[in-house]
Amino acid sequence: MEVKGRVSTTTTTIQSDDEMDLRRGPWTVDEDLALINYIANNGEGRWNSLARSAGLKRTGKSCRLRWLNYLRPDVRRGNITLEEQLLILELHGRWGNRWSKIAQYLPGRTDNEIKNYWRTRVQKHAKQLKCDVNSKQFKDAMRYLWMPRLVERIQAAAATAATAGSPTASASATTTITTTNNNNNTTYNYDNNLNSFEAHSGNMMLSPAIMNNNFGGSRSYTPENSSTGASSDSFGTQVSPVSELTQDYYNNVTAGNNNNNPNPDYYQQAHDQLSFLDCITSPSGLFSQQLDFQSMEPNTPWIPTNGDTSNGFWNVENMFLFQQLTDNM
DNA sequence: AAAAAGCACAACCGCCCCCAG
DNA sequence: GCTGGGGGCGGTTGTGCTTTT
Repeated sequence: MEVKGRVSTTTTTIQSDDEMDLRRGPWTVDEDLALINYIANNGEGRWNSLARSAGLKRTGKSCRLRWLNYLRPDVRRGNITLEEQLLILELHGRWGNRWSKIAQYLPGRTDNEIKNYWRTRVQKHAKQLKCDVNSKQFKDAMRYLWMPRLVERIQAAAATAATAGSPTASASATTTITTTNNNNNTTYNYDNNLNSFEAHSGNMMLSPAIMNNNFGGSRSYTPENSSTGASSDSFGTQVSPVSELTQDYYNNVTAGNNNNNPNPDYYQQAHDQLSFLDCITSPSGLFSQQLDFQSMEPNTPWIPTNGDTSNGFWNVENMFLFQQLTDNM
């Protein structure tokens, strides 16, 4: 499929022979493999020359985006979890549309994905409420209605999980989410009574999994720093033939349904990198097992049966509460 | 069953900043 | 100080899939 110009080729100014050959639009399997192959052997960076050297008729920017948003081994796809939703709401309230900054606190998520989430889900809710997404009205609705509901759902799911292993779990006054950025932990204590977050920076609660996986910051992949190198046939290790490796890697990247990268190596890595979920605490302390909230969601009353984790909030009760809230402003 | 509407997401664009020469 | 290339970022849009009518 030769696609030249995603919108309209009439607006594209062709300036050189190189640019004349540039491809646009969806990436093909061959292109993906070429890019994966090249980065596996040479690392990333210098994207324009990388594109030429790899024989890709793409701009450097296009290669960079494709790698960072799709092909990179630690990219995590699938539904945004409740904890992630909570963090996005909180961090957006703090920083606005600083998607890349927000993404740094959500391991494996790309700025593009968070941006898409915000536009498709959050802005939809604002639209439903007939108010601007940046209005005080909507921000208050998020802080006093949406976020507490998310916390309740997280705690309900945590309690469900804890009940299975510990009969002492109960509702908590605070919900703690710990995530990392450049190996610095930030612990978010959400006060259920005050409807507010309090952040604590530092290296407390830094689990070995986090220490061993530098997934904060740029999360860039190089064979040297990739923890996938722990596996003998992983992407980060020089094995031959590379084409088989990358084909296998690519198949796994593209085969996922919901998809955390299903390649066992990368899946394990992604699993390790989600360790901030491990750090969600209950009053009785740290849960020992990973909390898979997505799999729990269908069992919680907040979740619609279609599995959409974001649409279950604006029910009649909450619409009423929102009305009360806005009436008192 | 077909058409329309809605949704999710990949990809591109333009602007900006940084930095080496 | 200036310039050009590289790269990061936020905004926008096209497309394919799903849901609704």
